[in-house]
Amino acid sequence: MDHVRWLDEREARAWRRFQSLSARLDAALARSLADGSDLSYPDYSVLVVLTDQPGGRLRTNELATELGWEKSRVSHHVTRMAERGLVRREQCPSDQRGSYVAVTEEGRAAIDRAAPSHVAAVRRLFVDRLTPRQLDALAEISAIGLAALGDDPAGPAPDRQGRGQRGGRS
Amino acid sequence: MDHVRWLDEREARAWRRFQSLSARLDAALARSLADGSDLSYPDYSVLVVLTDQPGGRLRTNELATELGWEKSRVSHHVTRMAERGLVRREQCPSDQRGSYVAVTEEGRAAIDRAAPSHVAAVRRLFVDRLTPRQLDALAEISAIGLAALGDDPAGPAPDRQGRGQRGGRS
DNA sequence: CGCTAATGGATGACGTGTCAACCATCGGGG
DNA sequence: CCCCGATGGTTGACACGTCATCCATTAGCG
Repeated sequence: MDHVRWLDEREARAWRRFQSLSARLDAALARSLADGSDLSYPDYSVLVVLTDQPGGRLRTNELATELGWEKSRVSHHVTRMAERGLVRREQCPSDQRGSYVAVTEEGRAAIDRAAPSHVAAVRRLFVDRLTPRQLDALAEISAIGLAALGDDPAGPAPDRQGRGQRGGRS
Repeated sequence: MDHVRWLDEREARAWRRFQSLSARLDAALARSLADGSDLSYPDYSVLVVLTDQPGGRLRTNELATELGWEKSRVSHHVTRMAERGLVRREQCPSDQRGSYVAVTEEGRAAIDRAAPSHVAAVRRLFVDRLTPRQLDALAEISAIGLAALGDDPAGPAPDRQGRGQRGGRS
């Protein structure tokens, strides 16, 4: 059976728009973050995870899992952020090959400055435009997709990346 | 009023999962495309648009609009694709500063080879897991988001990028 | 006609992401 | 105790995107 099932009209419409939305929304948020702070979107994601951590530090590989990034990506990005003083690498006492990544004071200050306007943008450009029902539908649909990717959204890794809500108190 | 409305639990769940899904789905499709063809995801998108065009060519700026890309991105990417023989730049007779981008035979062959497995992946990883109702809900939600970004999804630019369905006959 | 502003596009620099090695350390058998 | 595979992490090469800048052409208008 070498016959291909192309997407029908309903499927194509949903898929196209979904693709388009994720690309543009991402771009818009990155831009909004870029002016109004000197953090990139990836910077922001890293800082969110770290500042949510008691002690503000995490083993590099746990940071990777938490973000859903490859280890090499984490390594590269941490290097760049460390050069800018946003985070710091620390030795791990119990495992000689391991290391911690820790937020610096400067990192905390940066995300505290950036977060309000970022969350506002998330609301303005998306979340506030959806009804509670739509929010739940979106969560459900996304969960299905994530499951198909072998990634249990409420599963083993307890809450996945990108909590745009700025987890911590502050 | 300097008080920030963070996302509540329902909003955060939907937003987090949506973010996570788009990132991972994109990555998965890129990888699936990468082995099984020598096209990247961006390559694929460009070729879809061009092959859907009568004559297989388009003015550079229309290509940009169609894809939702910045002109500089198009320019860079077309350069890379031209080096690999997938597309070709052509002079525009009516406007001396303009140019066309045209698919080559090699480009057509490449996308014809890549498309079936790509569409299969889109189905397997996402579309086939959703009910018709969910597809419609997703289309609706995405339309709202696109509108918030000032991008009318069924509007002036008549069908936006990323038609994963492989538009043309073949 | 001549000037100016807008348009189409290319380019360089730089930040980002992936892949494929690579190295060190750790842990578990023989 | 030693070796060997797994684990944690880094690095270099390269593709990709964005921004700012630049240049040529074109369109509008006095």
